[in-house]
Amino acid sequence: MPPIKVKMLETEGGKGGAKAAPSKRPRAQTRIQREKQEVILEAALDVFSREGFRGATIDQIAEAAGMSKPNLLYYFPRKEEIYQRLLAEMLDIWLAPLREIDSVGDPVPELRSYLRRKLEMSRDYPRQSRLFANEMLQGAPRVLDMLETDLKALVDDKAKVIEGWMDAGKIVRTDPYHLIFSIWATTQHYADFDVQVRAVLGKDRGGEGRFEDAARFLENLFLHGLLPK
Amino acid sequence: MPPIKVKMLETEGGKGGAKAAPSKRPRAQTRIQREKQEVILEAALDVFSREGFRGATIDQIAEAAGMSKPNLLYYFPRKEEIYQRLLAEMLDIWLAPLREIDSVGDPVPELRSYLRRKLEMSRDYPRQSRLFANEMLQGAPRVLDMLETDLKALVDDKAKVIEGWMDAGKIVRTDPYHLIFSIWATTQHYADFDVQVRAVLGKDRGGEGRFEDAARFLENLFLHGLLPK
DNA sequence: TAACGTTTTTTCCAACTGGTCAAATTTCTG
DNA sequence: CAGAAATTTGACCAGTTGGAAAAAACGTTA
Repeated sequence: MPPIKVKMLETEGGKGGAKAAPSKRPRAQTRIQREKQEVILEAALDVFSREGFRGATIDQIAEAAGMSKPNLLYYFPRKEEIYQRLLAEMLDIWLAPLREIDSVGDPVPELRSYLRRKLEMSRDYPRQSRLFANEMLQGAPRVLDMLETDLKALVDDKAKVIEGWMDAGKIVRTDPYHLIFSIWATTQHYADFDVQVRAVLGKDRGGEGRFEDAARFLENLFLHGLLPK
Repeated sequence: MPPIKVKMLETEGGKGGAKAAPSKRPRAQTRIQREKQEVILEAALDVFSREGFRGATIDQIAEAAGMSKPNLLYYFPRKEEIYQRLLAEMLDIWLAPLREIDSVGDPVPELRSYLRRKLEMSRDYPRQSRLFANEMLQGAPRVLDMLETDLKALVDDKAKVIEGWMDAGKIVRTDPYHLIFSIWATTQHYADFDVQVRAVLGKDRGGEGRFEDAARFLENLFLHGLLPK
């Protein structure tokens, strides 16, 4: 499956955005270019994931990246471009766990591992999750196309896998789409609503252990539900 | 329980914000005042829930409300005030279902009804849900206090109720906090990630029926899980 | 070290932002 | 209807925003 593309306004070749150098052909990236771009993307992820696209300013990002605004604009000539890069990067890693769900595997280890992976992403990449959540809240203006095509196709495919498990009597017959939604929702909640989770758990239980508690709970919930057998 | 208060910068009496009229005592609200404030709050909910506090502009809100910016500022002299009003209003209705969980009731109807109510709120008040989600993504700067006090107290209380059900052997022993989180997550998902849900379900299944499907699915998930008995 | 490409800084700009103010207009009340 | 109060408008302002331009500083290599 090809990497997911976000609607780009103008792609302008892979040159990375340095606007000087109208030389014949695009030079290879400098060490400084690679490093600074990395620093900028890191800082931008911080700001965009908190404030959303409109709420974030280049000044904030530049300050977080420890450079001046024009200097930042030397590496990424548009605010939009930084955002798109982060979004595309994000979608790719974010959907990897779903792609890995295997049609030949057994449902219990497959679902368990999917849950675990998704939860680990919430723990290890919370800002990416919030960036995506922000985009969703805004109505997904930049990714709606790909949701309706790539994502839908992927989910359709995995829903079939799940239906296969049902046919084989390995799991209860239920709606595979809403099953996937509920896995997304429960796991991403620990990234997107992290403040709330920690506030409610309080000082004592709000440490990193919360992810293990969540993993244990979710596994039980999805496999057995709440009613005693 | 008293209605939840959001940290106000300066409350300036309940006078509603009309800045003229330095008469002796605050007059009662005009019909026009009530109506226009309603229109403004409605429009502001639209904009804030999409763009977040920083991303939203008074101009956008004014246009959505069909009035000029200075006219809007006549009713709500600060952008911040509109936002706080919406947030406080929201928290109140949003937590009502949780408050209603009854300690004497049986877990099955209680949880079922809680799920249903929360899902109905996502269906009927999606913008409020997104407003709240936006605030969370930003780190809850305006409601963190109340999350750590009021909300935590409420959840602590309901967690005890749930533990009582476990002690009575009526539901499986599990973590009540993560149970509540998972109910929040799964139900609010249908408001906050509505675009995604509809995109994935596609034209045919994306109609209003999705809420009934979700209700059915969630009820089964929470009660029985996925494994056949 | 001279020349050249790369990186950074300084200065600047037009559009937008939240908000003010006084004047004009509309609505209410006696 | 007259007067007062409430509402709306238009002009304005200072600060912020995304971004452009050019010059200065830096690094590399012949």
